[in-house]
Amino acid sequence: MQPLGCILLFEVMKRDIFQAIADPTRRAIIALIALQAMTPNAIAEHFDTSRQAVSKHLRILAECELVKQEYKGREIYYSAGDRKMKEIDEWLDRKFGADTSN
Amino acid sequence: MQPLGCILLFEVMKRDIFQAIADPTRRAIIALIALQAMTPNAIAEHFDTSRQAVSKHLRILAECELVKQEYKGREIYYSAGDRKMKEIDEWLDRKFGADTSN
DNA sequence: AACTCATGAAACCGTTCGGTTGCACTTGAC
DNA sequence: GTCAAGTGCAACCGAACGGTTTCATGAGTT
Repeated sequence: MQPLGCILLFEVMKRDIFQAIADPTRRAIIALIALQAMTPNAIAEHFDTSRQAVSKHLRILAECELVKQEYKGREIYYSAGDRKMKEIDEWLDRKFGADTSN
Repeated sequence: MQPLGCILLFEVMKRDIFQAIADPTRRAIIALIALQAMTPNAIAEHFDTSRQAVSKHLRILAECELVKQEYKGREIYYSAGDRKMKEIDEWLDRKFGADTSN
């Protein structure tokens, strides 16, 4: 059996970026703060879950560097960052960029 | 199961494509059959899991139309298809296409 | 200092996920 | 027809996940 090393590159990160965006709520959070930076409390008001649940989602997104944190006093403004998103894009291109069948 | 559940079966069975590619093994399978169409048995030989586990992964990928099936006698050749991959690409572009900061 | 607000962290709980095991079905060969 | 090969499906199990509840910490306010 072959190791397929290039694929396992993603595994070295403490958190799998593909698993981070697998959750619909986390994708909705990204979509929300992509428009405007928001605090966890403000984000939680847009969802049907508790503020703590949103906080856990933000923690996972932050571990993957999918969101940026900006401290202002006792508030933390979260905004979206695209650097890691490009990694997903690159993976897609590597697997399907040249294939135009189907 | 509710009486009306069967009506919504088609939508309920719809699997999240982001969750389909969240699993590292499934991404490795995609990478493998992107190079060459293979049977489940041949695919399983490349991994440390049982053939049935690979079969379950292939089923999930097929539900998302991430793989194509070609029947040849009693064998089934799986190959990668890029149509659904474009959905992920579109989502990334929609959220981060214009943002070049970070 | 005392208090409130904004936030994160830990403990717990039900659900889902990924894996194995065993079984059933179909195809091709004898 | 009989048998082996290729494959999918259902049941079960341990681990991980997403949510809530509770508590701890730090910044701003009085």
